[in-house]
Amino acid sequence: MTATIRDVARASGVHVSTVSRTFSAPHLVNAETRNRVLAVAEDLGYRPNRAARALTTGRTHNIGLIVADISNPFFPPLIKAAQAHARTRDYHVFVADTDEDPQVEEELIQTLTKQVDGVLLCSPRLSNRVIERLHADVPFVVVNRRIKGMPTILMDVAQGARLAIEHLTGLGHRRLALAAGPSGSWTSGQMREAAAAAAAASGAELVILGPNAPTEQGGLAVAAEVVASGATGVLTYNDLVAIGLIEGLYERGVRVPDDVSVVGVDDTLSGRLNRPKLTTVAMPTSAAGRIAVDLLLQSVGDGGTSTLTTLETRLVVRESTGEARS
Amino acid sequence: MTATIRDVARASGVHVSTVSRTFSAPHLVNAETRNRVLAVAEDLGYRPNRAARALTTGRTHNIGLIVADISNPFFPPLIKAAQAHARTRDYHVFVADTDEDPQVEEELIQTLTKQVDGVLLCSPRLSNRVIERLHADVPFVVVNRRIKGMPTILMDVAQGARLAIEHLTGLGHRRLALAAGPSGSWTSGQMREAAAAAAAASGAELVILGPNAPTEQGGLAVAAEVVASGATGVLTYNDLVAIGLIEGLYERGVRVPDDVSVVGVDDTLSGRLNRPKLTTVAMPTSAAGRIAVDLLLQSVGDGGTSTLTTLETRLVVRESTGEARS
DNA sequence: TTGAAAGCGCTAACAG
DNA sequence: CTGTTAGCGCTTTCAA
Repeated sequence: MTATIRDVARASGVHVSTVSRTFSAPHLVNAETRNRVLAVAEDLGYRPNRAARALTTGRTHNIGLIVADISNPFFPPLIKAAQAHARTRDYHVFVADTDEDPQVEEELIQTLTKQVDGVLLCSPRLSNRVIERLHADVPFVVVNRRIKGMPTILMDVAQGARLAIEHLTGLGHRRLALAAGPSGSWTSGQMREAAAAAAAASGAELVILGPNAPTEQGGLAVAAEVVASGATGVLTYNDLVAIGLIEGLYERGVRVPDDVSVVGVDDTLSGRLNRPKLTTVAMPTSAAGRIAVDLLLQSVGDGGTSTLTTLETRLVVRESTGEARS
Repeated sequence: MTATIRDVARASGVHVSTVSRTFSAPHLVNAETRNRVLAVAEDLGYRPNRAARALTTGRTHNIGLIVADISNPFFPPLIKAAQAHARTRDYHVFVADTDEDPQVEEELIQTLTKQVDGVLLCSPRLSNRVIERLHADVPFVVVNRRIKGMPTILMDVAQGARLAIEHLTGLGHRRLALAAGPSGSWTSGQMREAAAAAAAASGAELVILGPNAPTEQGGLAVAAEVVASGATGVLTYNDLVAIGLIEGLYERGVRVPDDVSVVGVDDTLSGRLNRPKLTTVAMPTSAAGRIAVDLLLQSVGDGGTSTLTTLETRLVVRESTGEARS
């Protein structure tokens, strides 16, 4: 059905290797010949078969990107940045969703292994041990998880939590709460520690509420506890939780930011669209996507150095926080 | 590095073809031999190279899924449903984002063509002509666009638009606006026609505003025109536009639903979390994802029958619409 | 039930 | 600058 290199060779009266060169090393072929081949190829609708090419070159020019849940608004910016950046390097990105299932994740990695030159693991759910084993077959770059011996990109959640707490105490809030994330989350652990330390340093009280589901439901559910705690400043695991919490407070007649200030994490679209607009800790997701691709292509080239890249976070003050009432 | 079929053959003292059969047609090989081969393979960590296999069989057992914008919350449920369903058929799904760019879309399809057995085109931005040309090289299933000769899944946007307009006129709104989508969008065209017809049938006026970007920015930008039009009931291209529009109206001191009623389309999470909660036309996205995979695998098998599947939509009334003020 | 041989579409030395 | 040859990892006749 589709034209192959041989069809083009035949139709243009040259050997297949000349056709091959026309596409993979054009400068090595006579301009005249090249143009003829190109014309014939165009005419036949010929496209080099990248999979076949990969068989001999060992380079597919594809990279895989694995996420736990594509519908988590945290991921799309990272994915888009990775795709866009990869394209400038003549690479294509295939995204796959593991549905939060480690088994699916492993299977997906195995499948991808031979069809891509490297894999970007974003917030993996697999154990370090399994990841290390799989790593023998394909280069990895890991985002949001520290695994020794692998290029890793971390977003500095601890710093973000600190910024948020300082923002809150700066506004005069003395009684704070943290609506923590799921118990298995590395990120949530980081937040707890950093928030506790920052609160202590400012002489404020901090109660930790949770674990909570990392969703709007989780936020809705924790609202009662927040009210009961008497906190006037709350840091949440992510924007979704913040939005749910604000909704829950609202239903109880508690106004944000008039009565209680709320800070989210991630700076997702949902947060920007919420009313009140969320004050939130922005994660450098796009940068992470770009850098991840660079690291990956680099380790595809040289076999993989283990780098740890930590990206700073940033506090975006919008409407969900305000001064404590005296 | 990775073990090949030859390594396994050597290590287990059989010919490569026997190893091959062990994996692709186990029943054709002696149980004893098979077990030995399997053991050795396991031991060597051998995995058949699917790309190489595809070279001879012509089946990659992958399908491609192309979307215009992965961060549009409309897509994730469709993607997840497609992935989950494909897995039950022993297929994997590779997702790619075109960034709303027809050129990128074409390039992506070309790349994918040889690495997958078929492609799911979701809300393509490419012209029918180009799609038809590309179709010569790989089976397609198209979602949200009618192209003759191709298996197509349509969500009945026309019906949805009708429901929305009738809802609005039923609330007493006589002056309506449609915030249309991008010019390349088939869906947007459907909405225009159906909305115009429904408005006329109810004796209401309808102005069409746009084209607009299918995003929150698009909604924000069209707010001024909506105000200028004097419309009190607005149907938008999708939830994102609705949310942006509500924000834009709010900034101009126009209240929703008190002054103006707004209806979105898609029933996304963002819409459910927005305040006011969006009245919206719910699209059967998960069903579309599942059915799309079935159709695609079917046409991979038999060469592709052209089926038209139309899925019904449903109006979800929430808080962004209310009675017209007399 | 297994082996031998050919070939999928392409690239990569090596000659010429 | 171009043709020859060999081979990437795998499947698939065809014989044995």
